[in-house]
Formats: sequence, C-alpha cells, structure tokens
Amino acid sequence: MSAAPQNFRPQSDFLATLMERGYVHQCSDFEGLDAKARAGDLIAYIGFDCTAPSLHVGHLLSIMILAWLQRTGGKPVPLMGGGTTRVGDPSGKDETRKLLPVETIDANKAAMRKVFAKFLQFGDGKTDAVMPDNAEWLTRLNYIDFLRDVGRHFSVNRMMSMDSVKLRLERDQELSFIEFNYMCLQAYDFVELNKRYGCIAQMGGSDQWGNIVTGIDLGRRMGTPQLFALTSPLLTTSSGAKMGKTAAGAVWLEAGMLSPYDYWQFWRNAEDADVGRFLRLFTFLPMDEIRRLEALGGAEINDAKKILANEATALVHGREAAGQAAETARKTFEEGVAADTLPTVEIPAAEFDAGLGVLTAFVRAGLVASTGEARRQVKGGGLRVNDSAVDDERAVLRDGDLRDGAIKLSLGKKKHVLLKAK
RNA sequence: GGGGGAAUGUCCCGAGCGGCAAAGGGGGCGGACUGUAAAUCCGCUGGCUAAGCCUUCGUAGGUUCGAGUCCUACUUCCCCCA
Repeated sequence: MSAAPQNFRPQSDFLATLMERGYVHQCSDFEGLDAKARAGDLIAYIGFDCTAPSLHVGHLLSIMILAWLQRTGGKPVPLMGGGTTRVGDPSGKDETRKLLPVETIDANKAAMRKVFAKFLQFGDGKTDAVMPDNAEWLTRLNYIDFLRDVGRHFSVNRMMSMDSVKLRLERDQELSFIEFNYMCLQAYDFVELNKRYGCIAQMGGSDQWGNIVTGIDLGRRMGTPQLFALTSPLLTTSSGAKMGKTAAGAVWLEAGMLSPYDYWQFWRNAEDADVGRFLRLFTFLPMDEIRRLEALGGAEINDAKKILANEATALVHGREAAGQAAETARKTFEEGVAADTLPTVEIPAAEFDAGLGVLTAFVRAGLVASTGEARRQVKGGGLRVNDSAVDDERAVLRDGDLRDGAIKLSLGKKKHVLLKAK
C-alpha cells in the first residue's frame, strides 16, 4: 500500500509521467488512482501554507506535479492554508510560532497566486485549476459541532500507531494537543474538498503521508467515495543539503524577491550529480532529451546545466528573461566582460564627486553586509573593482573608474554588481 | 501544588575559576585547485568615522573597580514527585 508493486505498469499519462520522472514516493492505491486518471476525472489537491510572502524552490516540486496533472487531463487544486496558517503548524516544536495578522496572510495568498498562474491555467473549465482557501470552512467551525460530526470518526488508537506520532512517544518527546489536532483539520480539508470539488486525491511531500492517510480514513467513515494519497520524495541535493537554501536565503520564484539572473545562476550551479534528476523534476523537456543530456560526462555536463537553467528560468520568469540571464552569464563568465544586464545599483552622482570609499561601495552594492565584512574580504582577496583585486581598503572610487558609465564590483568569482552614477 | 535543571555570539549546536568580543563544531563566505561542479587544503565568520570607541550571553534590578559568570524578582522551556 505504499511503494509501487513490481508488476505495476501505469496506464494513465499522469502516473506514467510522474513515475518515470521520479515524482512518486508512495501511493495508497496505484491501480485505483491510475484508473481514475485514465478515465480523465482525476481532481487532486496539494496544500500550501501562507506563512511566506511568496513561493520558493522548495515548493516547486509540488507545483510541477499539479502542472503535470493539468497537462495530462486532470484538474489541479492548489489549496491555500489560510485557516491552518492561523493555527500554525507546530511541527517545528521549539517555539510557538507567532500568529500572522490576517492581512499578511491575505497578501501572501495574493502573491502566491501570481506564481501559480505561471504554471496552471485557472478558470471554470473541466481541467482548469481552482484555488480555494481552507479559511473558508475552517474558521467557521464550531468546536462542539466539529467534535460531534467529525471528531467522533477519528480513531485515536489508529493515530497513535502512525509513524509521526509513534516516534515522538517512543522517544519521550512531547506531542502537543494542537499538533494532534492539526492532523485532524488537514484530514477534514480533504473531505471538504471532496464535497466541494469532487477532489479525490491529495498529494504532497513524503512527510505528509500520515496526514493524508488520516484524511482518507476520515473520508471513508464520513461516506466520501474512495480517496487516494500520492506522495513525492523529500528533496535534497546530492550533498545532502536542503533544496533551495542559499546564503542569501530562500530561492524565491518571484522576480521582485530574486532576480531572474540569480535564479538562473541557482540552477547553473547545480551539482553534477543532480543535473539529471533536476531536469526530470523541474523542466518539461521530453525524456529522450533528458537522457541524452544526463549522459554527458566531464566538462560537457555544463551544457546540460545551462539547459537546465534556461528551462527552469523560462518556466518562472519567461523565455525572454531566461535568454537574457543566459546571455549575461555568457558575457560575464565566458568573455569576462561586464554585461550591462548585470544587477545594477545606482549611487547619487554627488557621492562619486565626493569620492566613494571602496568598502562603502561594496556595502551599497549589497555584496557585503558591513564595512567590517568588506575589510575582511579585502584581506582574503575576495573583492574586485573592474576585475582587478582590491588591495587597499582605503581606496576611493571616482568618476575616472567608470567604464561606460558603470563600475563593476565583484565578490568572489560569481557575484557581480554594476554601480552606476545617477 | 512540591522539588530540580536550562536559556550564550539574532543561522544552528555548544564550552565558559569575577578581567570576555567570549573555546570548539556545523553551516556560510572568501582563497588555491577545477568545469561557474564535487572532493581536498587554507583563511574569515559582532558594529563603527577602526592601534581607539560602541553593542552583545532570556528580562529587570542589585553586589563589585570590574558581571556571561555572584544575589533578587520575573518570563519561557525541560525533568522528577503529586
């Protein structure tokens, strides 16, 4: 009832694609779900928290699954956790998470919707995506009614046997009541979505398995049709790091929070061992093409990385932005020329006239956090102005340093910013 | 309700006789080597108008020339007994 049986051959485009590309970790009923998908009436959802102001790469896997669902004739339902976010998922355990103001949650929702719109077609058609918010029903729940109508269907015995719960108890770790309830709310979402949209499957990361199955169980007891669970593997890079975390923070999917150029760079810098996997998971390229690319060895794999970066960036920021990012990268890394499309920071002309200290300049460019850090980077030989290393921290930038109206500041080999006078 | 612990550099873990900008990791950043990769080695990892000054060890007071370290109260978390 979890991993795919040996002799299982998916008949539906949906499952076949997902399995071939490595999106599938567990499923409650491969045959059953396959049949639904083949019949063309698969409506499935994935829940998203509204805690962050936008979506980041960590969400991408789920988004891609929804996109494939739509492309193979199903109806995707991204569920906003506007209600559950108000409770706060306690899994982190150390601190009770700050409650977000309702306006913030709404703003987050709006921003997230914009990102979804790039991957999914929304509307009223059969396979058009819809984006409900569980605040619509959760916030109206009355505790007593909920206990009578829904709560009585939860088997505590059963919940106790779930991995997430069992592990905590065995290790003598605290499991709060709210956490126990979080599971119930999520289960209830599933049933509610079935009633409202005829949703029959819930997908999510492998850590969601228990919660999803609890929903299926609740559905059976409350008389829904058979529901299904489908989970995807937890993503890490080959070296074990969590996907999508960089020094600068999360890898956001919105241009205002992370420039398309930096987004392109994120993919370009993928580890060799990840390229094939990422191409399967984060692009729509046909499998033949991917197999050809991942077979490249040695330095040739860089070509595959560029294609990965192009495709992944195009999905989020559009072809044009992707092409521009690629061109900027080509000039910067392969020709060593300052492309005028590099990220740019403007400085009032008056400051140039007065003479701008190098350390300050790097801080203003956002390459370092403080002059102290800039000083240290100078000692380590990490800073360059117009491609020549800074060796004197007292140096001053003047008009004469401008090349075509800009000064190129670099931190290390990969981070460059153009400073322009305004 | 009673008793006992714990909170440290705003990324995390974690040492810290009353002289502390505070050991050691992890992570991150930079350098070398490469292919804008990995692995490996080296350096850095409070702020500033920088041989000086300022701000940091849960919060607020106190003792002291001097407090992360001692005292008091408070907050939060954990453990044991009921």
